[in-house]
Amino acid sequence: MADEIRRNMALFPIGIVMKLTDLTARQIRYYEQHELIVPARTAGNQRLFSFNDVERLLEIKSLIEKGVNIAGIKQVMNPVSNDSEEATMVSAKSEETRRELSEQQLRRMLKQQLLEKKPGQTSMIQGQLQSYYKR
DNA sequence: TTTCTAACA
DNA sequence: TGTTAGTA
Repeated sequence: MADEIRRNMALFPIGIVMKLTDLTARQIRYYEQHELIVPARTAGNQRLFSFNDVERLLEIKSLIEKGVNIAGIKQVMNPVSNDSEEATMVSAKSEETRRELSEQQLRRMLKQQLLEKKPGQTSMIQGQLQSYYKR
């Protein structure tokens, strides 16, 4: 379990994360505002991201590309119970399970929004919904 | 030079 | 989201 410690060890500043994730600093900070990620801070209030944070951002990125909005991602992603080791071990153990679940939940969520006919969110993902259910 | 927050186009 | 301003 020394692995989880490393994965959650805050190492890189936003500049490196930008290159690693192909996201803009603006986006990364924006996602933080919406609590999709909770990077650590240096004494100088500088953000420090861990490998886990980067993976999380990549997940967020893929969801965004699928047309899911922030609210939707919040539903699919696990609540941010980050930091420390207890939460770390728990989340690390079910990491793979969580990903499979995310796919299922994603479809489920997309289907729900499609049926709900909520103008706001639905319109943003209809294109993607079609690729999921058009068959 | 890099990053941060806040705010406006 | 992009981008800019003024800092730390």
